[in-house]
Amino acid sequence: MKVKYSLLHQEEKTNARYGIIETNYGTYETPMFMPVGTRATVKGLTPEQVKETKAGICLANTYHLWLRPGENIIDHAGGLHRFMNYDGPILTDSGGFQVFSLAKNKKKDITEEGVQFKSHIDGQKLLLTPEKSIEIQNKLDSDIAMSFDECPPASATHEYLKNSIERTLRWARRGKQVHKNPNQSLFGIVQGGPYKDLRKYSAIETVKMDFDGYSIGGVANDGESKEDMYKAIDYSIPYLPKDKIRYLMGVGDPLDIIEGVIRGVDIFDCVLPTRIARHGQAFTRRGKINLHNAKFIKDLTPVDLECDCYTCRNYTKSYIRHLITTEEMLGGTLLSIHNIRFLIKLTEELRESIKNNNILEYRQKFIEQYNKQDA
RNA sequence: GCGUCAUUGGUGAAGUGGUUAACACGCUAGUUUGUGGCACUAGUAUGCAAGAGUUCGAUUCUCUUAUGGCGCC
Repeated sequence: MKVKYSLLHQEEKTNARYGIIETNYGTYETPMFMPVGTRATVKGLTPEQVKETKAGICLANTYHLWLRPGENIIDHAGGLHRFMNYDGPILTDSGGFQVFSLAKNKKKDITEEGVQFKSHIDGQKLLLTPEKSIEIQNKLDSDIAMSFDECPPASATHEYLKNSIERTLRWARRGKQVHKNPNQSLFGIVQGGPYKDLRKYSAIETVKMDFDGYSIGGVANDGESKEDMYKAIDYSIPYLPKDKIRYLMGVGDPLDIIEGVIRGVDIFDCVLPTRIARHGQAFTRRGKINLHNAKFIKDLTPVDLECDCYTCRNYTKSYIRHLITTEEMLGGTLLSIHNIRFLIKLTEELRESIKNNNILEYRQKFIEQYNKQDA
């Protein structure tokens, strides 16, 4: 079946909303945060550990799995869920973002047909088209597939973006035409940078195609300001249907998640919690901390006193600092568990604040505490 | 006891009679937003064993002392 979103409560003073999303692998409350498992694994975590963070949907990536091991191998295994032993819902990104992120310093050729660029693995020339992306995602058998879009850099001009979103709309149409998997939903992506007219146009035209859900893309890219990100959301949301899920792509800074929820976003994904974990950093109620710091060497308290995750229930900063400085694998795992749980717990609390119609007060309290740092 | 070679930061070390003593590791701090996992950025010896001398100027030359390696009695 396709995913189904039900709006259960609209917060009184903001656009924030509480709802549920029904999937082939269970029903989950929104707003929610989705951990990223690009190469069919949330780096460093077993599926059981992912589940224990109370994560619902988990991401995987079309581009990466296309190159290795190849969609046919995953098809042969019976689809992504069986392949990676994850029995929760899976969303696959289309590869559109990789065209942007992997080709930063390399040649890429964006044409009407698709994008031609070189493999980051062996340099061979590759052509990814909207049809190809959807076909791969069909075979991966994820629960939600994403349209193949162009994700332009933050520095893109209004003129460039205008042409880019026109092409992305044509790509979306082409992808939708070849999408055949009845058990898989397909989401459209709104682009347009921080520009009101472009976001409006992109949103209206994308919605006309009647996707199963809508995402706001092209945010949080290389040095984009927070103001521009919030504009991108504010200018897109009014044109998205209330009965469909809204997905803000690539956002995972705690403060940005709060701002996104207040503006009407339902789901988020981000590599931040797992990436910073591997580099020794952790989100806490008192701001982000770096476990490399010498001040933690004898600290026998948990990473975050107010956290209920496996890591915080069982380990001290002193021990995790030791694991991080000695580059032991377990360090990255324990911090990833914590950071993912931190964001998921944040969304749990946001859901409560929506139901209580006091999300603005919640935001104020959170920010006050988050900015205290050190304590 | 005699001879000989050494002694540079937390570590391994490069180097020169003349502005800021290379590099690496470590350490310290920071960055990371639809992941090219284990990366990147910045800082980190007011001093070259100690003392004296030569010199306009010495970590670099000379002497003494200390410590260590090797060889000989």
